[in-house]
Amino acid sequence: MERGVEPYEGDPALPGGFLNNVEEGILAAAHRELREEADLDASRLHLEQLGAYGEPGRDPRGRVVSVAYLAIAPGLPEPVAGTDAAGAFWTPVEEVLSGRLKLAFDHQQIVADGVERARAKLEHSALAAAFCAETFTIAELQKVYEAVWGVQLDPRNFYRKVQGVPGFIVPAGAERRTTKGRPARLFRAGPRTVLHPPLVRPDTPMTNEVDQ
Amino acid sequence: MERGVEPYEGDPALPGGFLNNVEEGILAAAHRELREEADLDASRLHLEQLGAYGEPGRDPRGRVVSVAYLAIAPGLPEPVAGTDAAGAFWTPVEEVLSGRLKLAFDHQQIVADGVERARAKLEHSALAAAFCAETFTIAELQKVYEAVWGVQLDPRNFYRKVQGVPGFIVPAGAERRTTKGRPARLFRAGPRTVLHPPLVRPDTPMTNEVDQ
DNA sequence: GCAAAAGTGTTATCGATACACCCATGA
DNA sequence: TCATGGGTGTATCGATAACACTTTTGC
Repeated sequence: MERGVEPYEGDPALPGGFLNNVEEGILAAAHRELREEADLDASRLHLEQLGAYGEPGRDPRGRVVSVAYLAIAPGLPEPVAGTDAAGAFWTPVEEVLSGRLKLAFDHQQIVADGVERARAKLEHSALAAAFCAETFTIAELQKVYEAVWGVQLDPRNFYRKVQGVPGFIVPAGAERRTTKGRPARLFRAGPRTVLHPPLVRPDTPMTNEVDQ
Repeated sequence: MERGVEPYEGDPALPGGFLNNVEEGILAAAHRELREEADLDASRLHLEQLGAYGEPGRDPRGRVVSVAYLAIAPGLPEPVAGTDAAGAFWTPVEEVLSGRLKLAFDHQQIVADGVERARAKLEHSALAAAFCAETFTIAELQKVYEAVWGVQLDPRNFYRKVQGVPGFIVPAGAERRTTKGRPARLFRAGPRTVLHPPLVRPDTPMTNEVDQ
């Protein structure tokens, strides 16, 4: 969102806000803020807790403890600015990770943590299928993995690997004919949500971490 | 701890409490509570955030948001009951996971989450070495893994696997002679804290999860 | 010598990768 | 027929796991 109030008025930031009445849980509050601030609804929306951020100095108003949530969903509409927001827009994560788009508070760090979580999530969960239409080809599923991981995958090996996970995707019977090339078989999401074996992503460029 | 005040007075629970003044961060608060309630100090104590628990109904006093931390450290002393605590004691996690020892609030769930996190942590971090003395044998290191994972490992394969991780452990020169058997070489923790490749634990009994 | 624990070698197997190859379609 | 993308076969490599075997000690 583009913030409409101080602090950081006018700066881009993640949508969020304070807990409401004493009956509201933190997950419900995340849903509410997403709806209020960006008009994004809960249907087909996976919300997963990232963690709490509560070091002093992260908010000029004082020590504020925020619980961050990662939302994963396909085909989201354009966000609409709601309460306290001057604007709302999507941006590629690369803009934030590279530092070209600077966010308010410590939201830069929260985004970095969220992206890493999403990338790891694809390895062990069937969430990627949720980013495709009701039925989809294996090549389409591959594009989801490539987009999130930011890598290129071998179509032949991906094809079998994905079929080697029982219950991940099941044949949908039909085929899809595109303008060129052989028609592809269609699949739909299977019953499994945890992947055995996992789809491991290729080695990241080996950050040579020696600390923490 | 054994709780000394309402709610759940007399019941066992994790140590914890409320944030202090407005300058205190959540990590600092976790350290403080551990010191105040259990007299456990910060030296050689790894604290890592588990997550926030904030659903309504988890505390009879109302909607309370707790940020849970997992502490990992070797050779901890007997805990001492401090403020608001009637007692303090260690217990095997199995007592909690099995339900034989019932904890206050939703601390049962928090312990389950923490144990799972600790188990996963050993795969990718060099933390296990921190549970051994300054110098240690590979067999001693193996016992740490076996204790945390609750499995038996092949000493021969473990021996090489662990040496195959560059920078995990480095030879300490000397040997240790026990009452019986060949003396074992001694090692000390190496510079690496993230393990490449990871020490993967054997397959868990394949929980056939189909949801979430 | 014998038991016990440390350490080494060897082999079968599995999964990942790379890539040659065939298949089915539209133009 | 050719280009294009879909799909199959297969060899190589590295990591794992199982386990036979050797080494070094105390008794």
